[in-house]
Amino acid sequence: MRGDQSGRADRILDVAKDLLLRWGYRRVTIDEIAKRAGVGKGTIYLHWRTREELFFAVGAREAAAMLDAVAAAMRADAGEIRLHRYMRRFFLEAMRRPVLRAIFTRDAETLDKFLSSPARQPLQGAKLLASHDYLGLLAEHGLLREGLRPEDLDYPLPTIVFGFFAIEPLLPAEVTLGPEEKADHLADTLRRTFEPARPPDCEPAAERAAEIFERLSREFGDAAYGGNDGS
Amino acid sequence: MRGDQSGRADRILDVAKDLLLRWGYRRVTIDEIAKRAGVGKGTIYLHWRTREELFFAVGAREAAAMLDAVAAAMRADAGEIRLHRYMRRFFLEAMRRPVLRAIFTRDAETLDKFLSSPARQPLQGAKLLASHDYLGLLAEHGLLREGLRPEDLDYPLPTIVFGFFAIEPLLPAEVTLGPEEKADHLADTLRRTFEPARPPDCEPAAERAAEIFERLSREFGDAAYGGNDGS
DNA sequence: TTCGTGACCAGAATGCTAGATTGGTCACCA
DNA sequence: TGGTGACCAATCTAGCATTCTGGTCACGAA
Repeated sequence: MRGDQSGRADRILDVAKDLLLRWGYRRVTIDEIAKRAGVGKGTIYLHWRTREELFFAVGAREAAAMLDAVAAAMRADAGEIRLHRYMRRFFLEAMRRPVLRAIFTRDAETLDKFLSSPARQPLQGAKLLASHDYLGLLAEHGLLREGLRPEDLDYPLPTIVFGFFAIEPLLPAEVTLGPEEKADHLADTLRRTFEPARPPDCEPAAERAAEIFERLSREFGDAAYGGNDGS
Repeated sequence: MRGDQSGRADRILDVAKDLLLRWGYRRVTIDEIAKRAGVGKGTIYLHWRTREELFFAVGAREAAAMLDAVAAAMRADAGEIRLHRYMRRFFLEAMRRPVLRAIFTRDAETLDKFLSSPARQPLQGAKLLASHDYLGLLAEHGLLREGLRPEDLDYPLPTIVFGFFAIEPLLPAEVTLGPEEKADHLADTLRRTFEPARPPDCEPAAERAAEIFERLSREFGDAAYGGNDGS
């Protein structure tokens, strides 16, 4: 039955995501989602407690997919665990997924009140951006500048990354940079600010880094399908 | 007569600034400003064409004062012209002036619709942040990293600085950093990202740098007092 | 003649109410 | 036992009447 329920949850999330992007948070009703997903309205509340939780799940599922991509890249190339490489990929992956792009660029048109709802917090919290586990691992393996402790990044790292996302809606039309070029600027800034000049081999840390992001992905995946599914 | 008019304009701007900070843009009426400044409503329109221009003038006057402080600091210590020193001061000066802080942190409560009004654009445009003249001067004197051209900063520099301002309203209460520490993080980021490891002497460029900011200050000052004053 | 004023006006903002919409529940059904 | 949709309270919307306010300009004071 779990397979059925998971498939059904995904179908509902697919519909919710589609309508969210086309109509914006405010206009999407539970009735409409239920109708298009071919389920009764009550069924949706078997998966998520509130409308807000449902839309949080839409974001969480996307975040999990993105984190999987990140982890896979790290397994394919250990160099990807370096902070600037990771954040470069993070930026590109987030920008190419409409739901995450809306969240990170704080697209008021799409998200409306969902922007300030507490349910969304975990999605743009620093935890998603760079967990302490990950930063600790970098520090252990000499992938942060000499003397830089993970908590030293608590303020500046999210702040810098946030700038690159939040400025998006304010960019004048003359700026013709593509996502790759923007990501390069971000990566360059982070590398010079936080990383050592001569980076050591990444291989010894790659496995654990990938595991960290896979675990994070699982956490978001679990959150996406609500507490109501259970065993 | 010019002295009288300038004093009157300042009195009006003082009142407008005071009410703006206490009530927010939306609630402040021209009538109230006129009453408290002890002038007729029509008199205000002798100085500025519209309400929007008046409030722009409030910001422009603050910006001019800030730029004066910047220029004075550069005259007192040539090292202040270095990009990270300048932006450190810029951040601190902007954060300690309530009007500029509201503008740069995009304080919706205070600024309301003024946030999206076209009149405000010049105040947070890249021109105020770092004019091409200034960046060109830095480049000429080897105060930018080898191979870095002024236009290479067009995207990343405002983006990074913007991040430090825009994240302010989103900072959780746990962040106990003071303005100085935030400014230090910003400065450190900019120095490592854009400046050479061994900076040359700043003295030869200091005079011209100060002049650039003094000129910029004058431009903002002129803009503040409207086109209606004339000769 | 020049500068300053406040009564005046059109259009925008606000308050209000009736009616429609919608998130969430739960008694009932397959 | 898992699923449903009629139902309800609370919120949101539409439409209108009224107030408010940015901006103008004819007039008066200096």
